[in-house]
Amino acid sequence: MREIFNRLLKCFGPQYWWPADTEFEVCIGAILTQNTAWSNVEKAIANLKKENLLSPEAIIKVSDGRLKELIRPAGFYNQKAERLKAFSSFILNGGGIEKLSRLSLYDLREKLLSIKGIGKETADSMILYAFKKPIFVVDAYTKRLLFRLGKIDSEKVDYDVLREMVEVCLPSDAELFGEFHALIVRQCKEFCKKKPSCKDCSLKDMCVFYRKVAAEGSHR
DNA sequence: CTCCAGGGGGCCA
DNA sequence: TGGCCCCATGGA
Repeated sequence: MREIFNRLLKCFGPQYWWPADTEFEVCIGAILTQNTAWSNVEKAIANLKKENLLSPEAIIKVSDGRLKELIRPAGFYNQKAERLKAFSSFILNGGGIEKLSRLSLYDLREKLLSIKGIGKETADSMILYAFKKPIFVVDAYTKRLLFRLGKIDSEKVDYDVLREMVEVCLPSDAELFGEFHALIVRQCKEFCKKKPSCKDCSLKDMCVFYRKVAAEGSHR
């Protein structure tokens, strides 16, 4: 696992995730990017920023209709508007992100998962990139990559099983987990760009790709 | 035209 | 638990 991380870092360099100005913006982005291309999320966030709506107080106050209108480019706007409201209420009731970050990782995760519209990946993205606590974020890219590299024998592995599998292989460091996940996303986008479809990327190609990366990195 | 993105909830067997 | 369907926009 460490080897995979090292090769990715050598190839792509640090990714400086999560792209956002504030912790709250990280969380908003985590909800908006659910099954949605990040480029569309950026448009929605730009709309919210333009209207000065990137705070839990402002999200609560704005009308549902207006909120939906602004986040429309991110898709699923009916559900996501509701989720943004629910999450903002949670933050306000909890006394703000600063105060909530004093909770243990486990307690915080339980609370986030109890909010309708926040599942494991979204919760973990918030915990890692906004609350800066060491948890590894699993997504479709993670499963795809680890499957192709032979670390798992199916992409249907349980979320928490895979998360813990990665976590026990690495030091429990938020910085490291965050960089690793960002690199995995970057890797898939970069690699798939060379192929018409991700499904065509065979394990053999992937290994060849990694050998190339390793070779490029070693003779410099 | 089809496919699919940095998912999650509800329903049903 | 595990499989399916729905949600919706925009770029390739």
